[in-house]
Amino acid sequence: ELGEERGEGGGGGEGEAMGEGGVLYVKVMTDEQMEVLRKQISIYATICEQLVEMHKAVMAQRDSIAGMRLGNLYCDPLMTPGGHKITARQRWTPTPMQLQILESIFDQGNGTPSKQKIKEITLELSQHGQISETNVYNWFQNRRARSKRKQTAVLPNNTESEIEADDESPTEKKPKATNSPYKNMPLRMDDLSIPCTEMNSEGRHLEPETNRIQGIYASDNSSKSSG
Amino acid sequence: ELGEERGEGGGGGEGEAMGEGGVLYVKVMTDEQMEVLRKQISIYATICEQLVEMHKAVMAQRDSIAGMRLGNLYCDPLMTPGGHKITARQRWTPTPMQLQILESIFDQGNGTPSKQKIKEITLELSQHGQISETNVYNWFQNRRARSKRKQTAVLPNNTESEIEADDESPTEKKPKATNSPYKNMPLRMDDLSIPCTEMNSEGRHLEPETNRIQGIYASDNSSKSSG
DNA sequence: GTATTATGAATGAACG
DNA sequence: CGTTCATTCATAATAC
Repeated sequence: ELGEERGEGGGGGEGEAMGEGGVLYVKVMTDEQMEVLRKQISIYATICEQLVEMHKAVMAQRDSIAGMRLGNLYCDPLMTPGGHKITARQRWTPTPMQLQILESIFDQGNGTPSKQKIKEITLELSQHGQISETNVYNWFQNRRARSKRKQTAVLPNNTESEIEADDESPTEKKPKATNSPYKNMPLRMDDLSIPCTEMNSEGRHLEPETNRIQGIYASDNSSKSSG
Repeated sequence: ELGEERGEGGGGGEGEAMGEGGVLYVKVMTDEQMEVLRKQISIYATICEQLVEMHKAVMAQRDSIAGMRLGNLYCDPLMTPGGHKITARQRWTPTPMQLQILESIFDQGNGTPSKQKIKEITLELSQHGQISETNVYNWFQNRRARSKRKQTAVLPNNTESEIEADDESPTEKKPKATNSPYKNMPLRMDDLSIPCTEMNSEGRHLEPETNRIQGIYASDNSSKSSG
């Protein structure tokens, strides 16, 4: 409705401003054209905003743990804007000593230790390396789940009730779909700061095609609504 | 700002085009102004391009890994023609939008929404993907329990400390409790300085076809490195 | 250097 | 409401 410069003022593209005794060609934009331009830019702004929102939402779930109580990680979870590494997640890796102690405790048969027990274990293990209660908790959870899964895989329908503690059956393999699309993140906000330098070199940067701006925005100028 | 054509750069904002026996005021853009405009649009185009690329990359994993874990629908393309499917039963996975909304609601402080509230939330979230009231209920329950657990882990602060001089990592807190993990957005919208008036009311009109925007100005030159 | 495995971490759902 | 289970994902570790 506002993107059409229908002969208002006569074309409105190039205007001839007659100086005093000379002809000066200047680029002229009518209000309508200006409005269209603004609209176009606003559309960009909206798109960018929405994309940014989407990006935030998508990354939120994964980066929600922006930083953990990781001890072996020296770099801060949130580096200065100068650095590109925003997500510096490194998972805890138990030291051999910690692993041995954990397995010993697990082998005692006391599955799912209480919170108090977790604290004690954590305190004990902290002497052999950085660790937190969450690590211990997760370790026991995973250990338990893993044992259970192994057993289930070994005896799907077998009546055998005796399971060795060290039963390793390579017959079962899980087709793990190791898909890692996060390896390469094409987005580089830093790079896209001001990449439009090549256009600057052009001396003549305003072609008669200025009207195209309208074309982009006003794809459907008439009959937009039913009725 | 763009709409405000002030005579900066010595080009003159308003030009007086003398018609035949009358004075016609028209908006005039100097080359500098035009260049600024082009730059801004170009910036938007670049940002949009990058964001779209990134978004596609991010979404690619969701679409390809489990087939359809985003919508949780039956439209799984990887289903064998034979008919036997790999138990499409997959636990509900909130879409980024849903997650964002949920977190927002949770952040409001109204823990444990009523049944009626659950219904409302479910209805709202259903606009962004398949979801059921049970999912919302479970989500809130889990969320609450998780927060509580985090507190519990910190609350019992034992005043007794064994080693502190040797501890290089005194901070053991979890930044996860803090909301909005994205504090800093490298995207500098500020440079663009686009008013973007009432675009918010439009809702989401982000269409893939909008990609053509990248060719507003630089449609002819800079045909990429290929060729 | 790439592919595979092992396993820590996250989370929806269920149990009590 | 708190705890636990089952499943999945990402990544350190490892094999190739």
